[in-house]
This record gives sequence, C-alpha cells and structure tokens, in this order.
Amino acid sequence: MKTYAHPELKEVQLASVMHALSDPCRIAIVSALLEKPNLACNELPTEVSKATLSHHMEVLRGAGLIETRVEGAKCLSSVREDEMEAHFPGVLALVARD
Amino acid sequence: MKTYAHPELKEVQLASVMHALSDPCRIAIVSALLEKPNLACNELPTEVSKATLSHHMEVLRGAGLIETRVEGAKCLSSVREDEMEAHFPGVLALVARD
DNA sequence: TGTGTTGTTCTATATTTCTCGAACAATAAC
DNA sequence: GTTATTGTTCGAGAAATATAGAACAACACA
Repeated sequence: MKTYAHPELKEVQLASVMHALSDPCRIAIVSALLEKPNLACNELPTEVSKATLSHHMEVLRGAGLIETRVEGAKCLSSVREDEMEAHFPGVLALVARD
Repeated sequence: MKTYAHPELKEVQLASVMHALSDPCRIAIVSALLEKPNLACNELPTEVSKATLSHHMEVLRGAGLIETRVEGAKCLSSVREDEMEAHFPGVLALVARD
C-alpha cells in the first residue's frame, strides 16, 4: 500500500513521546502491541473509526513508539521495544503496567 | 493567597501524567524543580507570561507531578518525587535526563 | 497608607487535536 | 473480472489547549 516513515529515535523529543502516550486510546494500542506484536489495525482494541485509528497509528509511528510493515493487504505493527528502552528507558514499562 | 488542590496519585491516570509532560515548557519546569526544589514561579526557566505559567503549573499540579505551598506572597513548588516514583516509576528520570 | 511583588482568574484568540464520513488505492479471494 | 478487506487521505466539524492582556487579591515593606 505505502511505505511508512520511521524516525531515528535519537531525533525524537521526549515531549513527542509523552504526547503520543497522552491519549488513552493510544496507550491501549501500545499496551496491546506489547502483549502481542505484529497486529493488524483491525486486531487492535479500539472503538474508533478507521480514519481515526490510522491517525493514532501515525502519531505513534512519528514518536518512534511503533513500527509498521506491509504484509499483503494488511500492515502489521509492533512496538520498537529495544530502541525505546535505549532512548527512553522505562516508558514502555509504564504503559505495560497501566 | 489561595489553597492548592493536590490529587491523590492513585487516582491520577497515566495519560494525565503523559499529557502534563507533553509540553516542552512544562518539561523544563519539572526539570528545574528536580534540580532545585521550592522555587517560586518567577524563578522558573520560562519565557511565557504570568497567566500562561500559572496555567502550566495548574496542569502539573493536576497530574500530581508537583506540589505548591504558599510562603508569604510567593508560592513555592516542588516535585512530588517519592510519590511519583511509587506510582509512575521512571517518569521523573526521563525528565531529568532530558 | 501607599507601592511593588506575586500569582490567580477572566476573557478572548489562535492553534492543535480528535473524530468521522466519503472517496480512494492496493491487495486478496472467489 | 468482481467483490470484499485493509488502510490512507481529504475535508470538515467539534473539542481541547496554549497563549496573553487586564483586572484583581494577598502579602511585604517602607
């Protein structure tokens, strides 16, 4: 479908990460992807429309929290765990505990 | 001047904490208060107006990040370090590293 | 009492963000 | 090919947020 842009984590601001995780819907998405990586959008625990979900995924991607790859007609997303832990240690643990 | 409301941290949502720290100005405030507690508003490193700063402090207070006490004509603020660490471990370290 | 300092509150504006429907593109399956 | 699935993009509306000026209240100090 398209190619996704994934920023280098060293260029991501802490404020961007915090902002990405300031929405309960996005926290739920990251939490779900931590428990079960490589989920397609429609497998995520949200009630919002496709358009809104696509927006939330883009915010999470822009903050370096998740990465998305195309797999046929689907696009599977996962949390960038190792990189996030290296650049923003503890953030994912907070989400997982939530 | 007034009495400040400080929420119980167990009733604070992770999303609220993240939102409070999603603004570079507020990150700078918390960072400064971590280095030097009990600062008055005019001792904080910001360029915004009094009204805006007052708003930012209220957001930080509402998220349980800081506590403010009246001291004469000033109001001195500090980070609620122990409580934050107990309820949202690692958050303050991220701010301090920033 | 008057003056300066400190910070809040009110009001208003500009910006950002969230949300969705509709249209679209790409793949999959029949 | 036709149809269904998947997700993006566009356009627009609603809601939240950031910002500051002005008025105000409380305190300090001379």
